[in-house]
Amino acid sequence: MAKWLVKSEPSECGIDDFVAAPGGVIPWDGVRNYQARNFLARMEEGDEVFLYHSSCKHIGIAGIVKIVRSHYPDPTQFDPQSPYFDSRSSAEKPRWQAVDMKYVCTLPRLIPLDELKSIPGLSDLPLVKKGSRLSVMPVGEEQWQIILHQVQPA
DNA sequence: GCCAACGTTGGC
DNA sequence: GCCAACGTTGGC
Repeated sequence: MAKWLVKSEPSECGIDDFVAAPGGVIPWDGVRNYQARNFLARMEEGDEVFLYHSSCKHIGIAGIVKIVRSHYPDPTQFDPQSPYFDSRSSAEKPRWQAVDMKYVCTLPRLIPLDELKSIPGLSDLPLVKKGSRLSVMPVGEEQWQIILHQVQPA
């Protein structure tokens, strides 16, 4: 089962929004980057995902969610009222995908970006690379375990 | 609020 | 197909 990481501004959708959502489920839509979309499309039901808080006071990994519905056409691309509307998309040829994610847990402590950057085993993670804007990325099993261990320092 | 880094667009 | 211009991301 694959592991992932997604970025989000907590003012838009943070781990607390998952806690408050009906059934803990939130559709992950509005992704408008091809590389990120391609990763979204590879997510499968049951895959676990780190939720990263960006552009806020406490930047870092805040919790874990999981995929409860794999990719389907992102409805916001068809909605002229939506900021994510894309006139180049059609029902026959949808350009963008969404998945549904469900709350799993809030980490006992948020793991800050600078801490993640300091761990040698994570140097390949796009998240810690300078200037990386990728908002959906795969996390290797080994990387996943390293991050989990980091929650409770020995 | 600033600005470096990035992805996308569009003219050629 | 190249690349300059532009808009956006996201840490600081």
